[in-house]
Amino acid sequence: MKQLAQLIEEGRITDPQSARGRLLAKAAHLFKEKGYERTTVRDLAASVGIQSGSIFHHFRSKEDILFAVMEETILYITAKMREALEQAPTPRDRLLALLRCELESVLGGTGEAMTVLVYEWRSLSEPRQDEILKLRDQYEGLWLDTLSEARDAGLVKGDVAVLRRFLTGALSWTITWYKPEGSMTVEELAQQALYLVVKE
Amino acid sequence: MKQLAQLIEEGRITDPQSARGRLLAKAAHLFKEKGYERTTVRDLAASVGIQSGSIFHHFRSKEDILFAVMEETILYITAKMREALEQAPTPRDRLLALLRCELESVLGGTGEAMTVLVYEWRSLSEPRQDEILKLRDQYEGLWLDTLSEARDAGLVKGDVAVLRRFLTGALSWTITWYKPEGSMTVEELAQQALYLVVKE
Amino acid sequence: MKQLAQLIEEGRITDPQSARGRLLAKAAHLFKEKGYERTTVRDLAASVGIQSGSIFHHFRSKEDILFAVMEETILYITAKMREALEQAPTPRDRLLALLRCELESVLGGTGEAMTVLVYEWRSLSEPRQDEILKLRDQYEGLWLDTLSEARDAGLVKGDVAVLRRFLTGALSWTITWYKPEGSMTVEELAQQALYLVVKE
Amino acid sequence: MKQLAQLIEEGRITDPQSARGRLLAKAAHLFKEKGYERTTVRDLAASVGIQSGSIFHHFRSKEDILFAVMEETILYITAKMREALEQAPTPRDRLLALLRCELESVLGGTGEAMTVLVYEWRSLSEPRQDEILKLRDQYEGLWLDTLSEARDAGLVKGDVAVLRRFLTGALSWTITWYKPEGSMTVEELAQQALYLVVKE
DNA sequence: TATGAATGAGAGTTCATTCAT
DNA sequence: TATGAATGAACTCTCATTCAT
Repeated sequence: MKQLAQLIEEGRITDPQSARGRLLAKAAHLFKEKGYERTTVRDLAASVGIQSGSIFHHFRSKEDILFAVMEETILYITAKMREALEQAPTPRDRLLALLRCELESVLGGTGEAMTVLVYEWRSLSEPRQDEILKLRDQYEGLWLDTLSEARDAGLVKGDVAVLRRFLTGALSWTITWYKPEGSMTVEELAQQALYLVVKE
Repeated sequence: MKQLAQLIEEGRITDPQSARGRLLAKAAHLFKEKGYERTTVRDLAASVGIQSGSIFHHFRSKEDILFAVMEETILYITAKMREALEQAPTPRDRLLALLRCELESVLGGTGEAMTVLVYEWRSLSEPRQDEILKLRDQYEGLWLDTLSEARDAGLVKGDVAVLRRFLTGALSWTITWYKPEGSMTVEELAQQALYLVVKE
Repeated sequence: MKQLAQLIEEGRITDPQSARGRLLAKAAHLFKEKGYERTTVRDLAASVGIQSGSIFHHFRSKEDILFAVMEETILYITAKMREALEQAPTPRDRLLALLRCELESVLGGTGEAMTVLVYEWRSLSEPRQDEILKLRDQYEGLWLDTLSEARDAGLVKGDVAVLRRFLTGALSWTITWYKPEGSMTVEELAQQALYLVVKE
Repeated sequence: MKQLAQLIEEGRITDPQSARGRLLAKAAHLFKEKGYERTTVRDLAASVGIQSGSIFHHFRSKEDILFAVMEETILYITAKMREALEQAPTPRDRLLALLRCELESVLGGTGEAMTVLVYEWRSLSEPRQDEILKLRDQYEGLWLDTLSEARDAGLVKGDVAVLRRFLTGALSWTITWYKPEGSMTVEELAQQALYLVVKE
């Protein structure tokens, strides 16, 4: 419930209004649009209206910016998922909640950062990758718990690990084709995904 | 049947034994492993045992190499899909054939090039993207035709365009987690994917 | 006698207890250890526990700090030499007094600043170099007078200007190898230097 | 005798006519004149008439240039000292030979590089310092052997290690004041240094 | 065709200095 | 006085590309 508020208070998620927060949002956008390597520090600085040298008052290196984008995103979505799970009463509700939540993350405000998380993985140094992996494991734990519960309730069949992986690909790929201005809402998309998973 | 042989004969797909062919294979590997931007022309040259300047006797620019990897890959997999479809008698067989064929492409010999096709898209200039998109449309046409046929036969339900897109993500994502040395074969993976799609 | 006290009173040598004085001492240390160019204003500020911007309330520029270190050092050692000379009755005593005094300067509390004076000379702008050179001439005058007197007394032979220059190099170089915790005292070192110079 | 020729043949000392050799000579000059830190890679490139990027075809980094200057210099002077020692029949001759040889090194063609060796020591990374130190030990070994022999022959008195250190400083310092166009030749300077050392 | 030295634009980063608070 | 975010020029280094050999 208070998970998200707590993260912000602890400073683990930067206030989006702050200079640092605005830079991270712009960085997610540019990294997604042009790729991390093709985005220059000068691009980043210009996007928030400062000089290139000033970037280094907020981050020690360009890679630190990439890391911060990834880390804050995964912390954020994990907290949102926990909140969503708490408010869903049945296994089916919880499954739908996760689908909706992940789609909202991919397609909504944090969508660009989520895409960066997937596409710019190799640009992160190994030690940094390990740090993110730890956070990712917590997030994936929520999914596996919920899918296992759904399988026990007879909602889904087959190997839940494989199922989750199919879902990861299918849902993250939506960023490449889903258009919010089209005829389908995110809620409907989540329903379509539920149909894919649930055998009744 | 003779589609692939024809492409090679026409020179649209390079002989993998030739100097150019070996360079393309190594390029796919390096682009996948390190990313296009982080792979230098020197890396590419060294991987086939020549000097960096000599690369430009085979390709006009680094981007040309990326384009060639992508173009040849999509030509190759389209030809393979056509061959597979011709040998499958029923709608269900044809659906399974496509799943198997796409998974084999992603996870087999051309897997690295397929990954490059997905992950390095933004490194291609727009005119080049358009060229690849035309080829991709042909490939996707095969999928949509087959899925439509399956829907008419009552095999699958829902919007086939959405279904294909869910599948694109789910199958291409396998490259990140599937281990050939594990307990599951690619054939079994294709079966699992079929279960996901087909409602009986 | 009262030379040193007078300089402090006049404000030409900064009170080492003051903020400015502590900064100069730390600066001498850092400049010696890392070199002037490699020492950042941030390093200097951090060494006295203030922020980098605050440095410029005490000094107009980084070069001013270097200049102050050099100027105060040469003023200080000149004053000490004058005092030492006044208390030495014979030419031989006076020669030993200078040797002892210069060695104490190089190896003692002002040693780091003396090293900076030698090693960071080129980092000073030409007008500033000229200012220091004037002070240096006064200092060297004391040496030449004393050596000339020693030569007239038959203590030393040869060209006193050349002799002084040999000595300058020999004594300043001690900073690189002399260890106070070793078996030789500075007094003994001064004696060794005297043996080098005096032919009896 | 053939020591120097051998070093050149082995490629441990670069041919001064080659691009690399000319760069090293210019680097020694600039490093001495402006200091290593204040000399930019662009300065170095311009001094031999190439573009800044081209420097990195010859050296991997700016520090590599500094290292090469130091290493080649100490190899060169060690070889020259060995040759000079072989041709000197008596202990006194050998002592004079070393004095002359070191002065020629400091004041002659390699003088700038020798100065760099002394003044830019801190700009070298520690592993590189260790490499140079090993070479320096060989060089200093020649001095200590010759001084010990001279002491056994009654030519010099006192601690030869301290004596060598006084000499190091005195001789290297000549670079700051000796003018070849003045009235004193290097040979006479070597004689003056011998008078300083030898007690007859 | 192959080489490899050279190019030169542009990358990430540093840092003395300024200035509103 | 002190702060610390911001500046902006300059730094070392990278790299796709060219070209004389």
